[in-house]
Amino acid sequence: MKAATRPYHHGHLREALLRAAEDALETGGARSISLRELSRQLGVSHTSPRRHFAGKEALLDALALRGFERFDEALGRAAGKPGQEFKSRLTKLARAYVGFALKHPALLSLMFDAKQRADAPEALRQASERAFGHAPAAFAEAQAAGEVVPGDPSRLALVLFSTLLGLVSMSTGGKVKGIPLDRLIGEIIDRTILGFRPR
Amino acid sequence: MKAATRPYHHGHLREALLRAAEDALETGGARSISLRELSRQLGVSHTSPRRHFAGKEALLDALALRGFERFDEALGRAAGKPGQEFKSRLTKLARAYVGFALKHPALLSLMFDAKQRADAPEALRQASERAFGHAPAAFAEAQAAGEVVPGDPSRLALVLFSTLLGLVSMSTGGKVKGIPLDRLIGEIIDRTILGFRPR
DNA sequence: GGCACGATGTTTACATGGACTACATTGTGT
DNA sequence: ACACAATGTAGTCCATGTAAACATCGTGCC
Repeated sequence: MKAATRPYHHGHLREALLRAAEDALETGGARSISLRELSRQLGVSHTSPRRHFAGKEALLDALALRGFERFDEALGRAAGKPGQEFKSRLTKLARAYVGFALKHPALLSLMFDAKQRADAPEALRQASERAFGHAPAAFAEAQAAGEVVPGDPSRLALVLFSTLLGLVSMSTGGKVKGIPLDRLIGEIIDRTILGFRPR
Repeated sequence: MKAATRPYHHGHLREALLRAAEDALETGGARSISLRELSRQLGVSHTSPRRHFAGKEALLDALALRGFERFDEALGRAAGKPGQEFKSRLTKLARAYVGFALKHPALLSLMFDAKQRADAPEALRQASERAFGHAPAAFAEAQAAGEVVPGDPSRLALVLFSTLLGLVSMSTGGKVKGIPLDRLIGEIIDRTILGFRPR
């Protein structure tokens, strides 16, 4: 028995809720998410979400956590392998980040808001750190090759990612002053690399 | 008649609402703001806010707008006058930004969220652009003095502010990996200036 | 000076949403 | 086969946002 007769148990309710919540999130913002509305969409009673999430906050946190996981995955894919050219690796990482941010703006906002909250679950912070842990490896390698000044590589990577993060924040609809973010990335990476070049 | 007998008309309700809302914002986050609760705190009926704001969204937008105005003011004060040393001006601007961000984290988050919304009021975008318009002047001057590569100064300033913006986003309680933001600013400005130095 | 009218605040009412409790159904391990 | 945990449901309560009708105030106009 899987479908057809609308079984008493949904089977993948938790998953379905998160999926529907994410849709709502990107459509109407976090404030537009309603547990009852989600339940309605899934054809389920309005109290069933509580079987899977202690409350709305918990669902949002779970959404944020999933976001970080997918984020981590995307950055991990883009991070490349040791031995590849430094600038190329950075560019791929940067594009991956900006791509994610433009595809899921509301989710990203939720992710950071959740992480910043004073009572944020530890898992969120860890997930965030994991996701941002891909770039330092590339920097460390560049340091070993003498292309970049010495120092804590994660601190150098921090500067690059901060810039990208901020760039997206300042943008509106993927553009800043009419210039698409894509076109700014190259410039930023060049400047960053110049700033980090040993002298 | 001013007080004592609790007059029928509050007199500064709009102001008072915004003030109370900002308190609530910084205390419990945007989600914690309730028009009814604000009304209660001000000793006013729960529908009176609608005389001043079309709805909750409108109040939040007004809050964001005020935020941008104060933000603009703070940056304007820090921007300094032409003739001052470039690095010093940048440092002051940067400290002003980070100071604001750490003092009003939830407000800042609200401000950017509001501005990013697809149906964001034009006034918000304008206010945002005004606030970020202080740095380019400093860059232009440095260009004239030959200290910085040529190019659209607002585009150069963008890189610096993006970095600061992102840095704050990545931080937790004013620190990144245990290092206070204060201490990172100098490093970032040095790197940025290096990256922008003509060669 | 008085009065009409708009601005501001109130009262009442309704719909929506989150959370809690008690109950129903299902699958699973023993 | 049966007890039990997991999952879903029904019914309820309370807080909130929004709307419409009404009350009070002050201000400009005659």
